[in-house]
Amino acid sequence: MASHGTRGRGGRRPTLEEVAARAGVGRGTVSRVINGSPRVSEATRAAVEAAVEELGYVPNNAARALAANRTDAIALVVPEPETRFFAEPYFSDMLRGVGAELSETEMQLLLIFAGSDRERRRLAEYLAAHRVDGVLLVSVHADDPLPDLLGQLEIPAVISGPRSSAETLTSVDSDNFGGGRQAVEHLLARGRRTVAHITGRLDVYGAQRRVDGYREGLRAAGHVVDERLIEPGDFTEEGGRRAMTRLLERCPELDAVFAGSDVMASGARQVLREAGRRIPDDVALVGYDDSAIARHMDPPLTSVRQPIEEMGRAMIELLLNDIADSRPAVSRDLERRHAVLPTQLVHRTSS
Amino acid sequence: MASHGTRGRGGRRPTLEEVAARAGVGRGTVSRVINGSPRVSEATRAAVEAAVEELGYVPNNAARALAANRTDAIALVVPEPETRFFAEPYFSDMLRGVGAELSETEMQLLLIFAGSDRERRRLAEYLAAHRVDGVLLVSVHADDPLPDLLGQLEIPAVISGPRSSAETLTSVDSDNFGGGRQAVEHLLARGRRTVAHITGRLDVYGAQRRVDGYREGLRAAGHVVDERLIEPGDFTEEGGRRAMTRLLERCPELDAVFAGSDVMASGARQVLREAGRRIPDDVALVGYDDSAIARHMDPPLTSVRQPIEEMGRAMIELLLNDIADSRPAVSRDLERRHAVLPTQLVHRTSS
DNA sequence: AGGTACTGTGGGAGCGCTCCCACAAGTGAT
DNA sequence: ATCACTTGTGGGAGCGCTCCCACAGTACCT
Repeated sequence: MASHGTRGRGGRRPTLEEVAARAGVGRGTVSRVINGSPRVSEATRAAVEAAVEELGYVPNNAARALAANRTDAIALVVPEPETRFFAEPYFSDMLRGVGAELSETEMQLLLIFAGSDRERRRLAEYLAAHRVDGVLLVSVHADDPLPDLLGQLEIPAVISGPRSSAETLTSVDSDNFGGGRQAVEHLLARGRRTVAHITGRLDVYGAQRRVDGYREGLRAAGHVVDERLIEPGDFTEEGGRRAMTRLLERCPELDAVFAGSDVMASGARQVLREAGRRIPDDVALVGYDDSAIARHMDPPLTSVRQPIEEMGRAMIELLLNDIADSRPAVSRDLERRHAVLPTQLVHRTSS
Repeated sequence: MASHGTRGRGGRRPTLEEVAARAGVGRGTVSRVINGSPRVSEATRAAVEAAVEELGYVPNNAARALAANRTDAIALVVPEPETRFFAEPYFSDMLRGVGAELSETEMQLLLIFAGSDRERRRLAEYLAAHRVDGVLLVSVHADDPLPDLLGQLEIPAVISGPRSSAETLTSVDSDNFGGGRQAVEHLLARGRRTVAHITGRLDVYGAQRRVDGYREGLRAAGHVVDERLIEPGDFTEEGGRRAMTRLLERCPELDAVFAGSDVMASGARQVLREAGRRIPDDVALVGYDDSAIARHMDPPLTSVRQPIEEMGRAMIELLLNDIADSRPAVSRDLERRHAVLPTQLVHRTSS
């Protein structure tokens, strides 16, 4: 009921119809102009644009959404409590990439936390109401029902970190396999002979792929993979400590450790210290994630960096594709629906 | 799982009309039920609710927005680059309060950064299109054109930290006057005699109020305010350093300093150290904001805490009021449009 | 000459709601 | 019995767009 508009007649916001009247054209033509259709002559376009300018016309979004059955909004869903969101640079990096890519478009980004049960219920309603055209899902746990819900509702969605090699949702991932391999190759190249690996939780697909990369790195260099050198961790510091303890007992001769995450590397470092092994002199250590921990560790930790910001950009790109495709029923290019971005080894003094 | 909700198969979503048919009532009645109108008999309500459940009906938001001329969304506008948003706990605290209060309602929160010129242009368009019912403005600089734009567009808005005592927008603030006074009273109560004050930028209203509180604290205790003890800073660490240097030159006999922000207190601390003054033995130090800096300073800094989360809640409360009032033209209760929340002194070892 | 294919344009028919007026039925006072 | 309310209900009339069909005009074939 508000009255507004920079130069609105009588305070009401001008409608498309009024613009059409002023420009001396039909409604359809104005619609074509403001939506950038090419099927409009130059002269007409100019006339309409002038009328838009004079009246200070701004399209009514609700009417648009209703008529076109779209919302021009996508949601970034964070299935974590807010505190983690602010604490971990992963999310802000991701948000930066997403925001940058999205600013090229008219799309709007909604940030939705779904950490608590209550928030999740709200989210489910939200999605059921189709209030967004698509969803970006970051940091999803293996048993999360959210991806399936999205599938059922047929809402385009892109997930960061596929849940398996048979991920049904469009996904973006970093090259965990390549990252694992890079870590091993780096250690071997620096003259290490016995490289152990502390894995992440193996029900996380990415962790599994890092193990695969580790194996491949050894094999490609002509080494035989010694299973005793692989010890499962769980992404926690304590898990890293336990794993490192076992590895030292089992293979005291090891001279390098590749940990599946910086946090586990930190746990491993403590155990190595206590055992009197110097880093990197006696044992070289490589982590994964290139997080703040890596930079602040003593000694600074060599780590495999994932291009999080680029992953964010890639997610948007894929999602916009999916959204565009989902309107006319176009067969989707399945090969292009799983992007994998390269990792990079950041060398510091721990190796 | 029973067959409610989630019509699978991308099929059409049920409309209000279909719910009405199923429940054997008219469209208007269903609308009344889903909007919680009291003018519906118990029996009818139950029938409609059953139909809603059976069909898995969810209102179409766009249609609602178009017909009712509202969006059920409000924007939290942060006129800062994203990096600051993530770096400062101020914003996450605020967001927590806002989110908590908002989760009681059907309203949706949009987080909008307006740090760059480009982002600001986008925001202006966004607001012109009336895509939100109201706006929360945090951390606004004195010369920011945003508040005026909001006024012109007649969009309800609440600002955190009024720009002056004559703020036109609805505002929420912490009691800067009381906070300043508390700091001084605390220092005097602990036996200090000569309390200096490093102010914030005096074109920031809140900083000015802290100075007023400082004066009042001294006066109320029977002290004469010595203007030589007041030195302007600019909220930066370097500014704190400069101010402290001057104060020491001018009044070497001072035995307490109240800094208008923790960051400036940190600068002051360095200068005091270099001058060989011990904290708190020789000089007691009190900051403002109770930020992470305060907790991590050596020695931990006594500081005045602002109830940021509660401020967020209060902002939502006021905004929702404004939005409700702006629909029927009700005269607003001007007295209630400027909330001031109490501050609290957090005592640590620096005083 | 007619046929075929475009390009550019106007406007009808909705999209799914809310608002509001009309009206039936019930209640109590006259 | 009438009147004056109140309560509950149905449904018409939009809200401001997009989609799509119809059709005039032009161009280039047979």
